[in-house]
Amino acid sequence: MKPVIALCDANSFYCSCERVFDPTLIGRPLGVLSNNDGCIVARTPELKALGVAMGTPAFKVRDWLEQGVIDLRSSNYALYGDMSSRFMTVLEQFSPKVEVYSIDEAFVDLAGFPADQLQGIGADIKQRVQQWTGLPIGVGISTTKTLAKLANYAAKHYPATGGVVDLTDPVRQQRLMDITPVQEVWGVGNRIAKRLEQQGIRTAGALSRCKPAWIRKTFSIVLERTVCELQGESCIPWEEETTGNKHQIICSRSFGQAVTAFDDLHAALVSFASRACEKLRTQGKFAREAMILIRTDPFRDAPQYNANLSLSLPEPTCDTRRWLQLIRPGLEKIYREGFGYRKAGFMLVDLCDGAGFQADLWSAQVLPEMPAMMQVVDAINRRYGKRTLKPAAAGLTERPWHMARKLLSPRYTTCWEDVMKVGAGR
DNA sequence: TCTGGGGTCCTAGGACCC
DNA sequence: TCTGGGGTCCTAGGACCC
Repeated sequence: MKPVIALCDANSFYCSCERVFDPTLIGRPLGVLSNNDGCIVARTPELKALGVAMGTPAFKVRDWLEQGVIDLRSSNYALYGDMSSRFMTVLEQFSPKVEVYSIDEAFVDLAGFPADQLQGIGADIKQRVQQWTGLPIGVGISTTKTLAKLANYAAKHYPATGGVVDLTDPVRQQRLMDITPVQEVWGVGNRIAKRLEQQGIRTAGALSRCKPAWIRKTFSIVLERTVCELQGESCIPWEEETTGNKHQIICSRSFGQAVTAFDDLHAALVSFASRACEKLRTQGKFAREAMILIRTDPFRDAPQYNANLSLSLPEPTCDTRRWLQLIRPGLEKIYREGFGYRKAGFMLVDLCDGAGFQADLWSAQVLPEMPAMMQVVDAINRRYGKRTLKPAAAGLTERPWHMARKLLSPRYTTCWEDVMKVGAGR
């Protein structure tokens, strides 16, 4: 059976989530900020039209914000995460095979549907997601993931498509590719695009007509796959269990202000490690290797210092306490006085699950297991809210390193106190 | 004053092994 | 004087994605 893949992607996802619960934002130039209210990571078309680029630092548009020209929101991941799972739930009604690719997009397997119905199914998906979640999406349909991505690009880029493009027909594929800049192709970033342009390859169409072997020799095996996908040969497989099958878990943050004290840095690392281990347990995994890292502010004209250190344990564990014991001695090794640290992180690497685990010859432990204490901690935090129970070393009071989130919207869907109240006006 | 966080895959080069 | 061939593992760095 010929593969048919739909890529469903929410438009300006974070902004759209904000608009669902605050309709005064509809039609307004709106941006959502990164952690720490640092820079703009999501923009509505109205904001893009003002020439505000992705990643613009918030301070550069402060005047516009104060004059009411634009609106900004702090990122509200509790809200976006919940809206995302609602979106995915709707998609699952259309196919048993849905690959959640990121918070705002998913591949949906439509193999087996008659070719003349694909456009209509795409329109149904779009309509139902809009009606049930309030999120506007684009749907691109084709025979490989890369072509589906391209179809989705067309759905968003050309309003006349109504947000749904069936690109299963090779003639239409060529027509679209010949008018699409090469850097719009999934897998072609800025760097590669520049090198391609030097070779005279400026459109997706030109790239699709390259010989895969030549691309491999001149660029990489990765770009060769992209070319094959553009030619209709599927090379990027379905990932069945993407979310639960991570190879590493990173928890890192930039600080609201520079941190100099050892104790503050230590508290931050403890807090990140605690969060990382929580994620690890959610996935039912264990880790034997981790890494701590500390960084100064690369944007400041001040002495720079970056350091990281690997930590390891004799056997894999998901017990937060085991990792916490290693953090203080580890930080003592890499900490240098006199620097203003701007970022720190804790990273679990080389994750494994219970099966296929190589036991230590001298350890009585046969299989890694979830300590009862951690199960209780997780259960309490699930029931009474995040960080109800946390390591004392993470700090009991507000620390200077906490994030700035001055423009945060309410957690409309995940917190009872923030649920909207509806009443008759007076 | 003010610039995110979390991932993946691939390659090259060095160390080391027999 | 003469000094192979084949392999693994690890790490750093580059490129990409959202």
